[in-house]
Amino acid sequence: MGPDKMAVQTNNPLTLGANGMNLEDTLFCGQSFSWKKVENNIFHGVAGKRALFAQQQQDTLLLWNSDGSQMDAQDIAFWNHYFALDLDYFLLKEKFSRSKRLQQCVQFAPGVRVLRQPFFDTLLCFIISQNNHIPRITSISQRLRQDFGPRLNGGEFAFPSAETLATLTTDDLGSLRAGFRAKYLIDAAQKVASGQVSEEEIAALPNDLAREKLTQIYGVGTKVADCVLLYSFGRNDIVPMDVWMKRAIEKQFRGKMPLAAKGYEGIAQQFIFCWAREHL
DNA sequence: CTCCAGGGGTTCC
DNA sequence: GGAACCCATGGA
Repeated sequence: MGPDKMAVQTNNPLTLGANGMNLEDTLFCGQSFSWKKVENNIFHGVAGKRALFAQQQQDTLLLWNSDGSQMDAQDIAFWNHYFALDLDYFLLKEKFSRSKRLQQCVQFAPGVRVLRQPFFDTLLCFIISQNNHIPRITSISQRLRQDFGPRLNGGEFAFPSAETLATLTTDDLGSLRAGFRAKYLIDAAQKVASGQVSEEEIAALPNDLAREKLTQIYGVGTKVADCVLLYSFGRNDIVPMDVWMKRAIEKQFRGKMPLAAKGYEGIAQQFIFCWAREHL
């Protein structure tokens, strides 16, 4: 049973201050591929072993565990971290607005937030993302969860663990229709399962060494590594992404990130990305 | 039919 | 370092 067939729980939600976040813009701006809209203003998503219904009312987020269980303290900490609600985006956007061009991007999608998603899920999704487009990234990652991931209490499927995926072959992954990316997924799983690539180690490394570690995985280059460092580890100062440099920044920003974004280039890029998809 | 989608590996120079 | 070319797939 999938979330679209489940009764949406609407009693006793956890409420969090949205701090200016726009939930829908944030979930569907191309940084996460595990969410879908189930009703007009209700979204369902999976992150790690958690499945969630989420709704926004004005500047408040309403969150429900999709299996109907009560949110505990760990859940609350998890979702605060996930939605990056600890960051002062009002201050950031004010800084960004010192650049006229960047201000234009911020004003186009002021509610976009850079999420902090679980490490292995993020790694898998951005391996899938290479030379691919968002609808297909979403469908491949969904098949990866449903075909090989553990079933959660609410009926959804989480991403498979590295240990599970490491035992499979590219033939096993045929149902994903992931093409040449299948062998990359398996190598990532094997290197994470063996400990050659570990979340804890990467978390302790500076950007350049963390990137070097991630690119040891077959099929992970600087672009995918930077996406993982930004969208999972919240390395907001990570340097721009290759394809992005080619497509947008060199056209509109002449190859330079605005000085106003120093230290927060990753967040700035997310604003730029949203703007560029509509304007380029 | 062709072209492309938020790349990376390989193989040159 | 950088450029050319290949990689598999499905949608437009």
